Formats: sequence, C-alpha cells, structure tokens
Amino acid sequence: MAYWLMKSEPDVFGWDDLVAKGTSEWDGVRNYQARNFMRDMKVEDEVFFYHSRTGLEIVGIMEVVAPAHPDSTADDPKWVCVDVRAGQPLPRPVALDRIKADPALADMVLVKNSRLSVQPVTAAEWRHILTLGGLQS
DNA sequence: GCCAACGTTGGC
DNA sequence: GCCAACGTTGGC
Repeated sequence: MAYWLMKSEPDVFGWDDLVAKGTSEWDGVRNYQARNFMRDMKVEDEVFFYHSRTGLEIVGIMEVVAPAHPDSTADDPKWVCVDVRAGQPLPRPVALDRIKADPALADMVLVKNSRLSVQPVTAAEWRHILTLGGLQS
C-alpha cells in the first residue's frame, strides 16, 4: 500500500465538502506529473487531504476507492482521476509551517515542489504526520 | 491581490 | 529543438 497527498482549495472543494459527499471523483487535475501519480494509485491507498491557498494544512485522510479512470470534467480522455472516500479527520491539522520546521519532513514534496497538487508521501513521513496530527500515539 | 516558480504552447 | 510568451498554481 502506498501513501499520497492531494491538494484542494477549500473555497472550491474542501474537506467538509468531501465529508458531505462521502465519495467523490478527484477531478480537475490537468498536470501530467500529478496525473501520472494518480495512475499509480491503487484501491485502498491512503491520501492526505491538504488545504491549499487558504488553510495551508493537512486536515484529514482519504482512501482511494476506484483506480484512475477518465475525468468526467475533461474534454480530453488523457486526463484521468481516481475516486476517494473521506476517512478520519486529523484531530490536530498539521500546518505547512509545522512541516517546514520539522527536519524529518524537510524532504517532503510539499516543501520541495509546492506547485504539485498530487504527490507521493513516504511511509516515514506518513507516520510522522499522523503523530503530529493526533491520530497515532 | 501579488508575483515567483513552474509548465505548456507555438513561432521560427 | 529552442525559447519567448503565456497561463496556472499556491505561498505570502
């Protein structure tokens, strides 16, 4: 099983929107690198939900429930997306500032390539963030 | 709201 | 195939 992080602007589609919907397509990605990562995702992979532009924090966990398929909002079938389901929220959201200040997280793609909206997370990073977020003792 | 960083497009 | 112009993302 692999770990990932995906971003969305809460003004457009935030964590609460996903919770309300339950399951949703992660549509709208129009970047090849981000798309390729979604193609690599498998059902049951776990994904951090990050609020970009406003919030700037990891707020919850989602689970991949359907592998990459054509994005229904794209007019070109080359753009694909996965389906995700809301999992647990983080009791203490983990802010970008906190991540940047943590040597153990300094190599996260979130820090190194701030413009990539779909990115892999290592198992070590995943565990560390769960701890910071209050989900793991 | 600004703008730096980055990706894409298209003329040559 | 280069690179200038343009568009988008996202932190600040």
